[in-house]
Amino acid sequence: MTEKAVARSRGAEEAEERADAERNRGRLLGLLGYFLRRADVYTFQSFNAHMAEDRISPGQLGVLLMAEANPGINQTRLGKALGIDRSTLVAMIDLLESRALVARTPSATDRRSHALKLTRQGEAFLKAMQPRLARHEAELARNLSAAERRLLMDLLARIAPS
Amino acid sequence: MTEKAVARSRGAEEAEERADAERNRGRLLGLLGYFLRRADVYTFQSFNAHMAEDRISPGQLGVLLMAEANPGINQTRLGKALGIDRSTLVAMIDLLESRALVARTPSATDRRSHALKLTRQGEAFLKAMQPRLARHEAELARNLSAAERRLLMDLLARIAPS
DNA sequence: TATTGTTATACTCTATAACTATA
DNA sequence: TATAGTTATAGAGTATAACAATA
Repeated sequence: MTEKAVARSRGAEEAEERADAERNRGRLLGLLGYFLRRADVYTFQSFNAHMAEDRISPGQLGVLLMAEANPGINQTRLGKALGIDRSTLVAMIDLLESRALVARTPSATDRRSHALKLTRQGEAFLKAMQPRLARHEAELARNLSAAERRLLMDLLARIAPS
Repeated sequence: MTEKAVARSRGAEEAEERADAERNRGRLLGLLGYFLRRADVYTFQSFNAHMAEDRISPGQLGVLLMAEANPGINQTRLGKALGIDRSTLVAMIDLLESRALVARTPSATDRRSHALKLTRQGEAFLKAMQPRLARHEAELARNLSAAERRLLMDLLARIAPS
């Protein structure tokens, strides 16, 4: 390394230091809401990166998993469980139904509502995307032990009501 | 309570149980991403409820706090620190500037960039909204001890890279 | 009267690509 | 050539209000 290169390198380091100084996060580092938002944005991006070939959003996966766990549930109840307005749910389910992953079947007891069910293809879809979902989850928890991951989920559950 | 009232109450309980059964969250309860998203949605709603009179979004507050901690920072660097694209930042800063909370001042060293600074009114704004921000943060942490809150922030920081 | 699904509509947040003025 | 700010534009995601069918 020539003296000039060293000087240039020194200059670059100082610029880095200055950049670091200019990235002081100040009071943000005392705000729980800030860390939550950062973690959620990261999670959303990781989800999309890992699940790209599945062409599904986190919300859509939520609908599929709710239909799997609650066969016959209606749209309003499913929306309440996930915190999604029922008007928002219509297009989401339209899309899942167009891919034949869920079916709107007639309710036996209430002709206003649809009984949602995962189709065979929906089951196959969940099975096929499982390894990618696992890799996404593993990336989120890459710096956490199993116990820490469980602890984090418990702490988060205490922020959002049930 | 009459027998009829008891019967009605029993019926209501059973309906509740049925509703609960139909709200089985299934595999969602094993997904860290699910808890993160729920907590973040709750946080966003709490923020808006508590800060309504301040007419500010979480992202805008982030910009103000970064300008406070890094007087003279430019837009691109601020955006990178918060994970916001610089094109997105333009309208956010336009809005904050129209309320005279931040100022775009000429950079001494680079005429392409703006040196962002919190104005006096921006400082006053941060001071005035402080109690409401504190109440919002207190609501988030309402079920957490101080140690648990700190722990949660540490765990979240390990998900999103600094 | 109330509720389910639906539609129309609008608002927020965000990113990509291309432009301009500087470096 | 590369970078800072900007604009135009588009895509998600979401909510509110109102309507028809049904309870």
